[in-house]
Amino acid sequence: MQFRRNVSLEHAESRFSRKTASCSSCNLFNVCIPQGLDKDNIEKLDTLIRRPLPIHRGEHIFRSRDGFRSIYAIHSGTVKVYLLTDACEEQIIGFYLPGEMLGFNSIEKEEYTCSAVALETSSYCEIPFSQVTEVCRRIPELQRQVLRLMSKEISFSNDMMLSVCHKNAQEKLATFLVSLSNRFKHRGYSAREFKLAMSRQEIGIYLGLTIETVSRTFSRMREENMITVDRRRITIDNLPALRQISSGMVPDVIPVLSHGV
Amino acid sequence: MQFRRNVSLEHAESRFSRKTASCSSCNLFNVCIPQGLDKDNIEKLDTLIRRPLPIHRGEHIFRSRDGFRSIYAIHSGTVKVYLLTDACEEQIIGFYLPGEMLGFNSIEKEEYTCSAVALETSSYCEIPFSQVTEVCRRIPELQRQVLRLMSKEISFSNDMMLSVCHKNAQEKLATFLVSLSNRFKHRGYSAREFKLAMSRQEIGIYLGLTIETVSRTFSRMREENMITVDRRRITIDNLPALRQISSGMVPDVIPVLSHGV
DNA sequence: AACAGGTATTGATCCAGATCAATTAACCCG
DNA sequence: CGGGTTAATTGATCTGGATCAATACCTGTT
Repeated sequence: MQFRRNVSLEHAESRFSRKTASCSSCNLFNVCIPQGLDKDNIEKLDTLIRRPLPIHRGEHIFRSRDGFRSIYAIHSGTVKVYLLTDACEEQIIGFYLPGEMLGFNSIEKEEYTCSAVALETSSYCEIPFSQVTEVCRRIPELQRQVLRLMSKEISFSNDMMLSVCHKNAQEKLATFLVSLSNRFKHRGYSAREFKLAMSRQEIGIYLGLTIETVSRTFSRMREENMITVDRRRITIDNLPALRQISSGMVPDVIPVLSHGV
Repeated sequence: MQFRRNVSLEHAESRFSRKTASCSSCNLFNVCIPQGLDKDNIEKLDTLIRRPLPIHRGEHIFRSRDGFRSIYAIHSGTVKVYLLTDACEEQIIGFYLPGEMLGFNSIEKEEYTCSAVALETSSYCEIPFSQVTEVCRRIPELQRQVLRLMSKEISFSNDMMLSVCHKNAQEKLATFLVSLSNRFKHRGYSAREFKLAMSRQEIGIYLGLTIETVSRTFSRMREENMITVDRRRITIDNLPALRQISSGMVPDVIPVLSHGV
């Protein structure tokens, strides 16, 4: 067995857990839960966190109906959160990137209301929920942070609903790409170029479109020089145009507000 | 001025606040925040709560971009939560009934991300958020309750998204009616018969349908003897059928699972 | 009672996206 | 290297709900 640590190794591993030592050494410290906490409180938070070995494509973090025990933060990779309808059709709640948290929607029911599966090799951090609530009482900053994160989740979910409710195919896909771009940028990755971890099918299910419409719309965006598509690699060539489309505006018409209102 | 209190009066009022004395005397105590709290803790909660006079149709509880200070619980009436797009189109986040809470989606941004307006004469309770977080530290049960409520909101919003994303007009409207029916029932009102506080237009905006489609779909449900419609008064005549439609099933086809999965 | 103004219903037509179908491209794995 | 599998693209057709348009109905006002 090898005991010498190699700190430059992203995924140095022991038998049961990642060696990523702590939140303060994590490159996501200003995106994830610790964001805004001071050194002392990050250290306290650290003691709660379990860091399992990475999981591979198709492996689950939790499954629908499992008893709710922990919330999870994605550390690397991409995780799909979904559920199955009575008719066994998949519905997708969302795709989670590094620094994003899972499980907040399952607190009330005391069991997971959905399943979380890795779309590619992914690692994550596990925080037992009972301990979170307990420690929050002692660390007001952490309490505030948890409430902020949950608030953000409600907000995001509301936005998605409005988005999906009122937008056409091109607007939905523009919104989807801009959202990914923003989230990658915020995590220090390129906002312009990224690889989709999910299939066209999954994008379609998430946005309420068929795979054919997703494909056609990508092609149309390519023809209009907004993006370059090479299989799952996307390059955004005209972000302003995408932004404009995503907010539901027709790009070549300037909206004029009527006098008064 | 009349000082004798008449406790049988639902909305006995002073100059500035309702006389509804406390959560323990409120008929919503097992639906709203106090649900599950013991007598002592309800009394502590009570001291935080402001109970303004009822507001009338069209008056706001808060407006988008106002500084976030409080969360609100609806006490009577119906409140619409909405926002305006850049193009000044209304988007509706949801309709809130007695016992439901507003404002959780605005914690993170520190300003209200949407507006809340009364659809009919309504009363509400106001709870300053800073005090909630503070008191939560001393009353674990209350902390748990706040987290449960927020979790529920995420869950509900997710469900709405899936609903709006994947369902056709009839399924959306069935879901909408079943949701209202459940919520009325849970509050001790009739699950079978109720008056809609919102217009067809508003239902349409909420569900991503036009007013014409809402109207036509109601007519169709009436023809199929599922509901009776008299202007805004709805009677549900065949709840099982509505439930079945709302869950995305075709009512007269029995789904057969293929062997194995 | 007559009128005005908002709200709802119903009919006729049109189109974005679903559905059906065929083809192509990437990826395994022996 | 070939053959089998799955993912993605593209084309042809169909349809649910949007859009346009007319009418009915409720409510309050003078």
